[in-house]
Amino acid sequence: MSQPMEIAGQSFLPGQATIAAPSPQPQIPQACLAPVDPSAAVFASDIDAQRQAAPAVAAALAATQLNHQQLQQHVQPQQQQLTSSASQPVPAPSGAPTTTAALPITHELLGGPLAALQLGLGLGLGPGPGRTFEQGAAVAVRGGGQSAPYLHKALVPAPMDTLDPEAAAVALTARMTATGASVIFEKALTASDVSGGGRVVVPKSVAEQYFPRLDQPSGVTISATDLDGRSYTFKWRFWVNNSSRMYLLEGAGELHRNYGLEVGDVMVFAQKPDGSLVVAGRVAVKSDMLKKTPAKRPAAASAASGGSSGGGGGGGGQTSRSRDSRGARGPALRIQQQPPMAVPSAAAAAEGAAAVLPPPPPPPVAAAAGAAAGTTATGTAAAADSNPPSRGRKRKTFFPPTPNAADPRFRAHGDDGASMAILDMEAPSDGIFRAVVTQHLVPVPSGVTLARNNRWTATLDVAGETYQAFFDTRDDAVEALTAAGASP
DNA sequence: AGCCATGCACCG
DNA sequence: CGGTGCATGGCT
Repeated sequence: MSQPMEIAGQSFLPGQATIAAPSPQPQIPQACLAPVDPSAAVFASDIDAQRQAAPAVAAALAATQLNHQQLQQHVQPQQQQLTSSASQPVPAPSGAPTTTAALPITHELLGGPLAALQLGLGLGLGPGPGRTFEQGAAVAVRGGGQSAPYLHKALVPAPMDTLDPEAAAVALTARMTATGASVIFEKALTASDVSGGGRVVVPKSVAEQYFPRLDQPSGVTISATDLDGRSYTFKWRFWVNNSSRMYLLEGAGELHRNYGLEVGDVMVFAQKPDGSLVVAGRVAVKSDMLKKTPAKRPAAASAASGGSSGGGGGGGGQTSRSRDSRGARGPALRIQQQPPMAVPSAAAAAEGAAAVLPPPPPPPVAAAAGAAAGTTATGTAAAADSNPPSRGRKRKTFFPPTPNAADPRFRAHGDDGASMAILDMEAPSDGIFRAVVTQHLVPVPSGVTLARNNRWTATLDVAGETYQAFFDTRDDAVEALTAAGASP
């Protein structure tokens, strides 16, 4: 494998790490460059760093074995912009407060050429101070018979108005993923979610799977941040309905305003490895409507409200809470594993205690047992294996699946969430190294560790930049790391 | 049979 | 009178 290979029309020789073909100047309308997102700047610098001092990447490239045709197909169209932007000197952010990361974009992740072109766009809905574009890139290690890494870039300036909702949706997810957050679920806002003064109903299954366990109806306070660094404080609580619970996230009004969310639009919830909650919003897209229309005909029949029922009646007296909250799903996957993260439960139970962090995400490990995914939703996120039906032979997945309505993993759930969709893209064990750029953390040394969700994490340090990829097995992680030139 | 969107009574 | 908790009823 020492012959030159071609990527996006450019030849590469083993050992050469080149990211973008030097070519004519970009045709990016200056207008689009104006509001440069700090994260984009950070990213740009990453590119230079990689380009110059990324032996690991170079090595990876050398071993690359990719589908030229496919790559070209997707990358070519963006080459111009990619090139230009990548080389465009962007001042490194000095005091950028928030954590940012390069967009881990690969053509597979994108819906297609078009989507690829637009992906990376900073999402900015409504009046929100949106950015106009963002740049992203990813170093991916690809394996097959022999793990062969390849360097790929994706960067895409594009006017917001031309960004189609679908691409925007994907872009948003990608951005969240880029920050290390895993999308937990998305909620298509209903009339009451919007009008109810930021009182958003959260599907029970999701609530009990990803949010702090509640012991009292009064709930707890949880904080979150969006991709722009804005922070929010919500009240996480529940109502006793019938003999069950109805979960509410109160105080989302501000977020709705920031993103200009209206009925039908989607509120996205993600969680970072440290358990912190990340939220965002985006306009509705087709796939969101594939399910049910959030709008439901209110039966004119006003509630006969036969019972004044003594108003508040028992009030919260109930406390009917039965810790069985998990019974629903099949067997609580054996999660005994205790990730090296924040401790879960704990006394967070304390009501007003202003608990802040949601418990660590549950380990949506492949439901090998295939417990029929009992209850839809729940089963979903957890059961949906991160890979297509893997037959005995473990199957490495090197590319994240393309979010597509036809794919069950990206489909909204029937009974669980009418118009809600749960994405099973969290921390994909796809073997793709994603940049983890932090402002406060020092580069993490390369290595392989067992991360949450029973996934093996390969951490790669490239010129001070940290990249991580998840694998199903340790061997895969080690293999990838080795292939990238690092030592496990 | 459960879930959830919403109307509405009640509380402050 | 607005916000909040609850109960009802439409919908899987």
